[in-house]
Amino acid sequence: MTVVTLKVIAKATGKSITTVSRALNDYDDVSEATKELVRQVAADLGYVPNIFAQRLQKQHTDTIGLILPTFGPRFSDPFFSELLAGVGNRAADLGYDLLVATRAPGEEEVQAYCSMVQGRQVDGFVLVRTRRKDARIECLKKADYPFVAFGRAEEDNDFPYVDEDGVYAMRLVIQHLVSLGHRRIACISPPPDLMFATYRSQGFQDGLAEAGIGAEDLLFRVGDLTQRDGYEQAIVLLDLPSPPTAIVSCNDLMAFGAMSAAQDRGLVVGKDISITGFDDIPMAEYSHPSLTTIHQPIYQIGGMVCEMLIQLIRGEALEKEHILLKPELMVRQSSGLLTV
Amino acid sequence: MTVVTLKVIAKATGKSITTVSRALNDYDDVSEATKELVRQVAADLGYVPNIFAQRLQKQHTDTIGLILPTFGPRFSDPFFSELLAGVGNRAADLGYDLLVATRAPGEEEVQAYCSMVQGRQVDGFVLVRTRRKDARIECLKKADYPFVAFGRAEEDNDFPYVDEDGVYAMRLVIQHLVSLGHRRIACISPPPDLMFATYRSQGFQDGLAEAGIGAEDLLFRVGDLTQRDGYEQAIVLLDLPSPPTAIVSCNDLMAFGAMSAAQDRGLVVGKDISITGFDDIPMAEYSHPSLTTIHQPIYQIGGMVCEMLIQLIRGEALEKEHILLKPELMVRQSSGLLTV
DNA sequence: GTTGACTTCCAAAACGTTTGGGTGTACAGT
DNA sequence: ACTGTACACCCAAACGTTTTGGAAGTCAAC
Repeated sequence: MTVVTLKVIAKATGKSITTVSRALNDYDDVSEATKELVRQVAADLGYVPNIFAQRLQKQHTDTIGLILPTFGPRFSDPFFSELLAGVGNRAADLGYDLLVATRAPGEEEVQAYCSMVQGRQVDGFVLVRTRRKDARIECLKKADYPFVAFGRAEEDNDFPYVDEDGVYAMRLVIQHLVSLGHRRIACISPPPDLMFATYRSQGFQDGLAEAGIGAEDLLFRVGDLTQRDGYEQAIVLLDLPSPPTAIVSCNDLMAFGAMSAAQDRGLVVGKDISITGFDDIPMAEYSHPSLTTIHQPIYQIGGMVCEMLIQLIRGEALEKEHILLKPELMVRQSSGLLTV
Repeated sequence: MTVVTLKVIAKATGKSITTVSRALNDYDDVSEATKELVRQVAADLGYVPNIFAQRLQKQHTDTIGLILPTFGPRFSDPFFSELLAGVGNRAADLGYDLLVATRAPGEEEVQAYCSMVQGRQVDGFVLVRTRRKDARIECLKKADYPFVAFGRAEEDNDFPYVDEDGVYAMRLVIQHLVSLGHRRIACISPPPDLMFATYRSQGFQDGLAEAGIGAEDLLFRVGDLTQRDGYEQAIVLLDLPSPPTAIVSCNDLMAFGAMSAAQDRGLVVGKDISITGFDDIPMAEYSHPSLTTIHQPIYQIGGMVCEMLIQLIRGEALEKEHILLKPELMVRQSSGLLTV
């Protein structure tokens, strides 16, 4: 099975390589008849262009990069599979490939970015889960590489991103809980170096302040975003001398863990205690009780980020550099009236 | 910022391009002194080889392909994120890139395989979720392309795979439920064209037969593997005139849905009804009640499949072409003694 | 002083494309 | 008969690497 190249088609049609190439690319200095002939023969022979030769020549790769931060071996976050589907499908629609590198966050991850950047393996990057001092952003900006982030960064926000308004979202949650009569509200927050933790914690504090509730350090815990840790942190909260009547988790996975913890303690979630999440992953609707949470259109966000990146790569102007989505509160059964 | 090529280094060191290339690749017909010099200059200039030129020349890509079957827009299966992490991390360890294409199963998916194969974009494929008549397998075999599957195929199993023994696993589940006193056992199975559905259904039937329980068509439902559908199918089962006392789901996600359904009906899972899953995704341990399920080492399987594929690509002999893992039953709280 | 072995280096071809700058023909306008 | 121009085509260079097949130099042995 010898591989079909332009040369083979050239020989078969009696034309030159140049003409074959131009015919296939629909240049207008090739006669219609020749084009037809070339296309026919190419199809018959099953010609497929060698993508590496093309890329070497054209100096761009038609590939976008995405580095998936995999926390630990049992990495399994429905949030990321949905995001990945969003990015991947849109990329395919626009004729781009998706190169995924899985790395644990840290030194090695930044390394991976740099080498993909310098090796020009991809035309641009999708950055997920921005951090406060984000070495990846510095690296990409320094190299003047196109990228779009899902999430903002500290102060200096001078790069294209899509994000949801975490502050506003958390205020919605607190307002909802306060309206149900809750005053002792705990929070399980992500590690503070994650940018979205900042916004969500801020929103939590703001919400409390608006309701005239003082913050209590004991009611604020940091979790690692897994269901397991949501469970652990909730146990700590429930074992306090004066436990909270509501737990606000900064993602759905930890909220599920917290629900299990409460239920293991014999509490009825939505009655004895209210628990809320953030993300609205598909499972949120079908858990028991169903989870009150903030809806993020993850799949669509993936698509938007991908599309912005490709526009950037193509040198087209972005309609909006910064997109901040207004999130929506999904009230379900895990939150309910405070029963005294 | 001009790009650093071998030519630049050659100029800078006063050597030829050949020598620079060979120095960098540690050939032994370059003097130690020259090697040192070249390496030094290359590092100073920040040389990174152009990967496409290399690939064009070497005729292999150091990339493996993985096509993720994304069912619908709200695709979000923790199973796949864990598998992806397993494949991706092992690939990185072995110096390979991972090209991920997300496609909905169907015509277009097969298309994607074919074009990646013919375009020689990847050295080999990881195939996930094999199907009965799997067009992807035919395509890859016909093209004589290296691939390793997670899952077997019908009869003609003549390709390398890793799989778990689904028949055995389901028999374990049934034995467990029978030992708890259950006789009316329902099954929520995946779509039957998925190969693993065959094994798990078979195991289900075998288990019932062993226990001397007759199969009832009404107790056998097909779901689409999502939590939502697990919920729907469980509702149908619970609404039967004579509902089951145990529901065996063929994956964890549907089991979670079924649990919610039972709980919405006011049943206590693990007492009034037993529910089991399959996969043991991380959430299974922290749901409420925790889920009795079959453990699959998904992350490790990803690594194994990846490693086998790379051995295949490198032309090394596989120690074992077919790996069939003996699964383990994790008894947790969602299954309990039948209370009459 | 010729031979051979060894070390160190290099020119040129190759991988499969794309593209800038041609060439040759035909035919119209002057 | 010359110029202009439209058309269909193709040569050759370029992209950045690896590799083949030497060449040039040194040294020792005969």
